[in-house]
Amino acid sequence: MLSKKTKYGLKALTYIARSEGDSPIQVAVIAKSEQIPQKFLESILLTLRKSGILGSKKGKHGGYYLREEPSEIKMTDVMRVLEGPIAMVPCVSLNYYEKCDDCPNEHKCSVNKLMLQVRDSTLKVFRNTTLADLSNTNE
Amino acid sequence: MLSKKTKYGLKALTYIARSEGDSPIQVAVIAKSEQIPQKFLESILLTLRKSGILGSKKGKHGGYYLREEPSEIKMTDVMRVLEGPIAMVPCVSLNYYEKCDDCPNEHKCSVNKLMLQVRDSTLKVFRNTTLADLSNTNE
DNA sequence: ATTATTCCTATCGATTTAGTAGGAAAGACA
DNA sequence: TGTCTTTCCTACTAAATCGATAGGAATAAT
Repeated sequence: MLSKKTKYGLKALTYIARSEGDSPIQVAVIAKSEQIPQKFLESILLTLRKSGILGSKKGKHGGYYLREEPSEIKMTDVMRVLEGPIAMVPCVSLNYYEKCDDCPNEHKCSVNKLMLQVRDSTLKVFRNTTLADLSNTNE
Repeated sequence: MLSKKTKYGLKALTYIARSEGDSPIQVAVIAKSEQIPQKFLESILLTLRKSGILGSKKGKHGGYYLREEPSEIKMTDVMRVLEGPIAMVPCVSLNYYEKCDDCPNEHKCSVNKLMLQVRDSTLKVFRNTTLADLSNTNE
């Protein structure tokens, strides 16, 4: 299951991408429009900022803005920040690889074999999708 | 993340498929060979039996066996039993569809759009993979 | 100063995960 | 019949994760 955190994060990013003016968007505005608990959203946007996807401005007229064009923001990056590793099992993870304690031979492991395929196909989707694709209303 | 339950379940099914003799395989044997806590494995195999993937025989010389040929057992079915819905979000689930409370228009929802693609690509993998593929050591 | 906003830390209740415990029920075999 | 073996079932538990909430510090605009 997708966590609420990721769901809210994606919706917020989409909202910001669609609002593309010059001024930053405030958490309260997004929270209200997308029906997301504001305090929760605050912490999510903070994570996105720390990861470099969002920028922020404090104080009056502050808020969050995208650091790159929506078409440059790949879902691989967004998903890794929000949801963690894309692989369902550490032994097939590109960025967080870890050997299984039990598994004596990874290449003979049925779970490894299957999950490798799943990872590859999911990765293909995330690599080919940008925030611009998500924000595009028509389609 | 893949649950241990699913991981163990897949390993056990693979073990049984590879052992294809005429006599059922006992939980204790699988547990020892695959390093799975026996009581936990018991409950997993029970689930698989209730779902119709495995058959069982009680008492001495009892154990579990496959109800169909490994090449007939599709990962879509196995994964749904062990891990639950394949979709990461109920609003794109084929078997467990549910509308989001918040989402006024599903077709304009960025999360929906993305997760639909992920579901389709994952589904393609599971539909094209059978237990026979997993048990095949060479490849 | 005042007000608006992000930033940070801590806490909390509910749910899920990964088991464990104990024994009932059924079947094999002597 | 009695014993042993195996699945079957229910209930419990410790730990982790999730989805928040609370309260206020820091910063910026006016």
